[in-house]
Amino acid sequence: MDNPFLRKLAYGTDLTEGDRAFLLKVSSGARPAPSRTDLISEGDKPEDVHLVMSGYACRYKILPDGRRQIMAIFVPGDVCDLHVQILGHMDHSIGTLSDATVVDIPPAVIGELIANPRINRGLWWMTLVDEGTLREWLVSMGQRGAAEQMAHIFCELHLRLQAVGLAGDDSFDLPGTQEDLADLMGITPVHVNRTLAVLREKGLIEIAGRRLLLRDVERLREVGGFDPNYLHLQDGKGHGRGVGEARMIA
Amino acid sequence: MDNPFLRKLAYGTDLTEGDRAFLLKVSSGARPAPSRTDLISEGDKPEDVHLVMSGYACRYKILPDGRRQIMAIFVPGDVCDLHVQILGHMDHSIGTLSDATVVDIPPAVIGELIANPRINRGLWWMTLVDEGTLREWLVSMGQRGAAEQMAHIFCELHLRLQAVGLAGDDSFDLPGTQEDLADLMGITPVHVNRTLAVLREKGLIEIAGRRLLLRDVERLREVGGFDPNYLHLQDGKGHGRGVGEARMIA
DNA sequence: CGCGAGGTTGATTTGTGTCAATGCACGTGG
DNA sequence: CCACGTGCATTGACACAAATCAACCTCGCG
Repeated sequence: MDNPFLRKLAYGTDLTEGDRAFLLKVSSGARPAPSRTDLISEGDKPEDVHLVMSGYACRYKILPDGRRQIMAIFVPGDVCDLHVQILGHMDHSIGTLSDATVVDIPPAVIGELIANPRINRGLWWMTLVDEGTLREWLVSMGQRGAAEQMAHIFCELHLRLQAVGLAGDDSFDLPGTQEDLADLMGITPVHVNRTLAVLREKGLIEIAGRRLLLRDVERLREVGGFDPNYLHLQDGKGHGRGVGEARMIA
Repeated sequence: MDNPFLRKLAYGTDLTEGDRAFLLKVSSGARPAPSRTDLISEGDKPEDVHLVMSGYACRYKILPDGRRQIMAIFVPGDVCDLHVQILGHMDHSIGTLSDATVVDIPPAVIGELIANPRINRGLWWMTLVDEGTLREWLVSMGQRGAAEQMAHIFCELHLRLQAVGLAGDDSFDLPGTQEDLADLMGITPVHVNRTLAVLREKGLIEIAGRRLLLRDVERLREVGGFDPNYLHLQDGKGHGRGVGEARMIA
């Protein structure tokens, strides 16, 4: 089962064979999206929902003076903007960081997906995890120094990519350039470079082209103060109390 | 109509008289919550949803070494954690910043609320605006200097409080102390103080006790690069395309 | 072969953190 | 009613992390 969408969803819900078949159909027919293109831009009216099937994308905002802040990284299996149809316009953009393939899911299909209680629960879980991730990034930007923050991001990406089978035990492909990393961390490209050097000198990471090697995951987590809690990869299914199965649909 | 919950919801949806009556009933019977107490703590199983009816609260996380990051400010009318029941445990805490009154909404009532399509739409709108706000904060922390960030926050709070009738044309009550502001902005209390002084010297603000006076809202917005876009106070109702009214419920 | 995007490194400046002392208002108890 | 304590705000001197500016390097590719 190499479908990242199915794989990810399965962390948040239990799926039947029928669900799986349906999801496979929905997530088939991905189109290629070249590197550095917008899937949707600030100000646009939200239409289709985007599902990344390969490559990397990101959510970002550009300030009037040209500064860019990346607010989320999307890896294969991630849904970009499930619920924004409620708002009249996008208050940010979503674009690719590498060559990617994406599925454009029309509103009608979204309707079918959330009409299925198990799938709906999974989508909810994904949404809440995205929110938790955003919060954790805020903590990183507010409280952690550059090296800590970088270590934290690397740990997070490692885990998220492993969850969809796209990372080795100790390595994965970096999303984008050092400049992208800079806009993501809220620091300068120059400082990204120096911070990478620090982690390398400490024996925590190594870089071979686009590939990041984690030489010591344990110590990297310590440095970043990384607690995988917020990714909720353990407790997604059924442990939550809540509004009851019948109402969970709504 | 001085019910902040109703007032806020009305920005995101159209309500019937019946809806209003129901919402009034739900949001009645608020209990007092003293300053500096948690409504729910990290690690807890989510139970009731919290609705702030007066005073200020915040979403925050404490790091192992004691640093605190505030990730959201809740003003009257805000719902704190509408959907977390899906997750098994809280990955952050929510606590008051001042004496406040809150309504604890049990899961069953939440179910009734989201069973009503108009109310459901309003709650969705609130959720999406919260997310947008969180993203904007990330931009602030990543890209804006202390003075810009502070100006931005003040503009945001001013608008959000005006929306529920709790701010004057040019003033509102600050949430918490300078230390709270520091944990919110990701800087030191000392630096908060100095930054306040800068804004004061520029003739942009004035402080009288807990009360913040905006001496020049226009220039304050320029300094902060504030664009109220992300609060979606204009385009909440009906402009959004989407999954269709019937499906919007789900 | 030469060009350009991305990466690397150094010198210097600037913003923010740190540490520490002082001030101020308020509430409490003697 | 005053003395004191406590929490918060303010100010100064200094340290440090990150930004800035600028040069140079390296590789893949046309």
